[in-house]
Amino acid sequence: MESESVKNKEILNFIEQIIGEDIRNHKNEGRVQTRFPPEPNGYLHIGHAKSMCLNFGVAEKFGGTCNLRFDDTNPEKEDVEYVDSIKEDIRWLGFDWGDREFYASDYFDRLYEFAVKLIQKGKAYVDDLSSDEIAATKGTPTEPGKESPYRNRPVEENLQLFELMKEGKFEEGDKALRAKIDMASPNMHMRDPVIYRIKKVPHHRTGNKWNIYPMYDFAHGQSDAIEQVTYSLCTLEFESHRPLYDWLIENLEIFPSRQIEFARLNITNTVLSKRKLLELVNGGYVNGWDDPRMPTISGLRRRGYTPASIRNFADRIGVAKRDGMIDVALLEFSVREDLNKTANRIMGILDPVKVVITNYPEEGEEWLDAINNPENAAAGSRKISFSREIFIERSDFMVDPPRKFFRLGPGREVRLKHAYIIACEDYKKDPATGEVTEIYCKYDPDTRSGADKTGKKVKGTLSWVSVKHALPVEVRLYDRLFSRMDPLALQEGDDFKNYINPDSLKTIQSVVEPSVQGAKPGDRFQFLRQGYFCIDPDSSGGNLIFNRTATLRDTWAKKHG
RNA sequence: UGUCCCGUAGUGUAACUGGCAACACGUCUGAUUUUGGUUCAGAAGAGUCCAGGUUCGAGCCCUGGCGGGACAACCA
Repeated sequence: MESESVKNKEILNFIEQIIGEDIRNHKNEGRVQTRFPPEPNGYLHIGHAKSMCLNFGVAEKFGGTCNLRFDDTNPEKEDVEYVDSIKEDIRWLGFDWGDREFYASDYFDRLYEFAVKLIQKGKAYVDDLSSDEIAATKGTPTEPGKESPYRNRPVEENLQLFELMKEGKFEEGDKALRAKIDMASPNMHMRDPVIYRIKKVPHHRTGNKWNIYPMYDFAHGQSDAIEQVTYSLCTLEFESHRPLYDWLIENLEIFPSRQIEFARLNITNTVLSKRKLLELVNGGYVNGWDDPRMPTISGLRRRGYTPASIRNFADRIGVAKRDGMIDVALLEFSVREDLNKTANRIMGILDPVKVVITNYPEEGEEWLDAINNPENAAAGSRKISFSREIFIERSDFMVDPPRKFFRLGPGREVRLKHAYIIACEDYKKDPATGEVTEIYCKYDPDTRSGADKTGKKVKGTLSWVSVKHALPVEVRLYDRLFSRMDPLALQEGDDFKNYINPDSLKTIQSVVEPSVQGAKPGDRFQFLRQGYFCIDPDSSGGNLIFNRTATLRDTWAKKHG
């Protein structure tokens, strides 16, 4: 009992510790409300998955709920198309927002009222300065800014002008509403930030109703307040926004949500910024947002990653304020771990070479038992066909193998998985290329798997596929997108795209056992001794395409390159 | 040359109100294995950025450095 409680002692991240303490102090009556706030202007990536796991996870852990809220305050960049893909990705990851699907745009009327209130309190003014002029008078992090000549307009005039802005009487850029805070603040965000701008662009949800739209800083925290969000969790780059976030809570006299920042996710050998990912897509460096090399949720899904593997990954990486970089090997470990338990095994030969079993009957054929998943007895077994001619992996044969090569070579013996032990007697080479074209072996009929009475031991076991039953398939071998650990650690003038791994995708023609016929896009398998593969949606009819999700761990390859 | 945040094995996260620095991945051994996978057993690897201070005792507290990051979009 004692040890049980020790074992179950949960490790809380710093945010959970804060919440736990708040609950002990009965803050917010112990209520916990979070939100996941994507902007519908692009696709979700694994960094967002971290945020979801945090926001939904924390809510669940403390008996609260997490809202889905689209931060759609910039109609220029946003579109309903993204709303749908985002929802699909969240659902796929296994998170449920119930009926709490909100949009910042649903709050535009109230946000407008908030702005009016701020003006009435003399805490906001309409500025006629242009965007450039505002930037020019903003100062720098080390020098104070200059106050706008329009800063001290009377409240009534501000009210009228703001009203006219709303009615579309001014053109974009002619006027903006600014909070009146402190142009000399060491925090740039407090130097009279623009909180409303004119944008005569139809919004994907509110249509042509608005000519003005609130800025992030005047929408996010206010939406949090409207939804009574108790913890507004965001990434580190918003840290310097927090004083403004709190200033607006105080001056608007609204529900005091607490913003807490954590470090965004970085992973080696990839990039995780919407801008960079967009660059890869637009530049044709990858085949779209769901290219299996992309760290997007849709890319990972197509690659064969499971929701559980991504959630486990998020658990393992933790949450903290220090920004660092996670080794992609941890992500790969997480899929292997999950797929090892769940993916059925099949035999697939990536780079086939023919083996003729010379003492096997010419027309012979037999059906052997093959277990589907040694990690899961419930997965059952299947029959696989064996015959005189089989394919094995080209790399499983060497003309002159080193001592510790446990595979096939002249005079060597191996077991064929689920079948017989064979001994290599000869091979044929293409005189022109030197490539091995055919291998000749004898099999021992007394060594059939499950019925072996010889007690014979061999070092190696090979996967194989019967030539006449083989199913030809396309296989897309994926590898890390970037050859550099940190593709963004660049010299002046260098470009991250120069470090795209030229071998990140290799398409090959392979063969697999016929049992996979009829498999559907998204189905996942382990090719014995090779790795995990997932059927790509590009597959059509009898034409299967497999994406390699991850290789198996390979301690032999690691040592022998 | 301003303000804020951060600094614990190779990487990432822990260490309850100060009490022998732990876990995971990675690395390396060995065992088992009809997947060179899985599983199992084990090992190496940090004395917590540095220097002072408080304390019986500091990764946790204080001071000063050093290092890294963020901030000057009518983006989020």
